[in-house]
Amino acid sequence: MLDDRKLDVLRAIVEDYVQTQEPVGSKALVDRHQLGVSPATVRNDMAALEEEGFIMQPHTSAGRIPTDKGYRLFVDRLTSVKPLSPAERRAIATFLQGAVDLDDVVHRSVRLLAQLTQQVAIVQYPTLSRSTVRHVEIVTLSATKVLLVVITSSGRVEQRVVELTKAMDDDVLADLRARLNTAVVGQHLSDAAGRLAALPMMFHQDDLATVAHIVAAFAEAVADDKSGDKVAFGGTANLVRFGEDFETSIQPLLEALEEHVVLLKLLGEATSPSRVTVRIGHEVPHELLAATSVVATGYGPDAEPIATLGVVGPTRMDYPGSMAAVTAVARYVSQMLADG
Amino acid sequence: MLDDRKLDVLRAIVEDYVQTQEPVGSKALVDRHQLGVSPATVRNDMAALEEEGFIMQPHTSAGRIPTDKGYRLFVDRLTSVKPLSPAERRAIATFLQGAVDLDDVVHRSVRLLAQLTQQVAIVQYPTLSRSTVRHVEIVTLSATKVLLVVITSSGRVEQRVVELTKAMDDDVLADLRARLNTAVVGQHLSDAAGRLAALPMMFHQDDLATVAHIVAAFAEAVADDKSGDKVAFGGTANLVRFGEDFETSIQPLLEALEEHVVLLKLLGEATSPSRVTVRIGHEVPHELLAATSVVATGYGPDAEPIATLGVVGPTRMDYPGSMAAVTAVARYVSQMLADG
DNA sequence: GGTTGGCACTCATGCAGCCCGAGTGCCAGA
DNA sequence: TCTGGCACTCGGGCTGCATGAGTGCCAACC
Repeated sequence: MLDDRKLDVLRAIVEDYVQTQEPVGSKALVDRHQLGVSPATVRNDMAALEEEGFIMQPHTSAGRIPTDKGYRLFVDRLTSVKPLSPAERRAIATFLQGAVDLDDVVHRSVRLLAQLTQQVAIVQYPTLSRSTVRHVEIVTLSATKVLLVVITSSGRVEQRVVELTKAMDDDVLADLRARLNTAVVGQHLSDAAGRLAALPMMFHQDDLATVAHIVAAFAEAVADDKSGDKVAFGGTANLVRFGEDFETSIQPLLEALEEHVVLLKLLGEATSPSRVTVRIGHEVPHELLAATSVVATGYGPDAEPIATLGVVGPTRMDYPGSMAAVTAVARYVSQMLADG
Repeated sequence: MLDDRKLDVLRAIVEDYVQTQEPVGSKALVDRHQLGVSPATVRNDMAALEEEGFIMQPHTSAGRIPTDKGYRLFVDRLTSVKPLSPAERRAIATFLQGAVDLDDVVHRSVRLLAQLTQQVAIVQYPTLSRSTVRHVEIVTLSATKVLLVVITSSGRVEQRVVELTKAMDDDVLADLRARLNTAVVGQHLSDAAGRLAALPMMFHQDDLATVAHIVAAFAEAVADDKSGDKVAFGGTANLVRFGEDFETSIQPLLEALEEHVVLLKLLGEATSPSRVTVRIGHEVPHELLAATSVVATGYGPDAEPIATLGVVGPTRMDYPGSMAAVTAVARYVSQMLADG
């Protein structure tokens, strides 16, 4: 049904359309690619491809543009991921090198991805549930107020102000801090809260309620609900590339970007850093983003995905390039996290 | 030269144009406002206003639109700031109430401002230089690596990974932590580094270099350079209101928003929370944003500004409303910071 | 049977010409 | 100083038309 030449024609159509943003006709195709056949033959192939739903005509007297299904086939048929140029690899390394903390890593990654792909970049912070506790600190703010600080292995810092029902001695707090740390350091945050059930019992009757209160605040801070999942994005200026119909395609995307819940849904589940997920047009889990594609992959130290990063752009985007950039950045970020 | 009626006419033009986005003619003006005179009279006034450069005609057979100078006069003549409705005040209070930490406060403020004003909101994090140290923590990561964590009075947490040239005893580190804290807690971050010059001397010869190294990392983390100034923004979807010429007006703004340096320049120096700064069109310190206005004010506990927040939108914007929203949000945020 | 050249057909795009009406400036009169 | 009237301007929308890119189909060719 679809012989090699038809696939070649589809590939050529996708490449030309991505580059020119204009419907591509049979003549232009044979001019720009060495297909070895005449426009008439290409037309026949095009008719077949259209029959199968891989391409379509915006109007009768125009060239063809790929459908979502066409892009899908194109992406699936990509045999090898286009490697980045040495210059690009070097750019990634130097750009990420100077990062001083997690926030910095995330923001630099966003800018880097946006610049490499010329699209909108999204980077999720390491999920709490897949991180381990590195340190817990209790800082006294006033007689009846303390600040609870949790530092995770991935570099995230969560903090909560806790109002105490009654003042506590400094040495009791010090004791609590020590016990908290021995109980949860090294534990996954999803397990940590459970390990603390017995902790209050170890304290004097008078302090029990207050200790329980602090422990509860800790549990709440590291709770594995989605609200703890943070995301950053950037490169919105690249939306020019989306085309001119601002209201129908750009505004919905800008709105989606500001809804963390939607963003997280767009990124999807964290996959292995070596596998990149591509969602095209209607495959994207959001009704208003039907003209949008998402290229994403997981990242994390030790090839263990703890979060996702990727880019989002028009369905008419450079998939090979985006996939290469996304995987490369994910690899570097993973490495940085592994190094601490 | 400019009698009261002419000012009334200018005010009416600004109000109508902000609302309709279309040049306003003399007839429409007298229809929509009780000016008590005929269109012909208004035309004469308009001619005078145009003579003075407060309004202009986009083309000969069109109505008038305000110039930057016209908006400036309009804003300067605002006698009283329009108070927010009780519903809006309640919305602000409840929206900000549930914030758990500084990040949360900042992001909620951004969303709130964006929603209230229907424009792009910008909130600067409390500047390090104007905050004081609340606590310094040293967390051991490995034998030769520690994590330095600085918690400030405003809730910001700065962290740096420090590679040690030689392993250090836990009790030496504990000693260092204690001495660090007594030396800098309560100090302004801008002064803190200076207080540490003598600190390394207190340690054993062998540890001196390493301690100096850690102290240097501390100094670097709280350094008063602009790189430490963080900003958050949101409400970019409201850019629809900007008009349709994406490339000339929206893209430059999106680019500016992603440049922290530019953003900080837009916000300007933190003013007293009770005074709101309005920059109109060419007054904005950025060549490409000549069709943009910024409404900003400072915030901070104890009426002491430690950072700035505001909105940016088209020169054709609802100044009274924006000014009211900005000041109200700044007041609430200030209060939250004061409460801890 | 697959491929090719030819040909008639479709239709978006751009351009020229036209009308319409909102809005103005000016002037004479109240 | 204000007002009504009037001639004038000019952008925007509409129509009609020519253009050309691109197609589908068919007969001929390899």
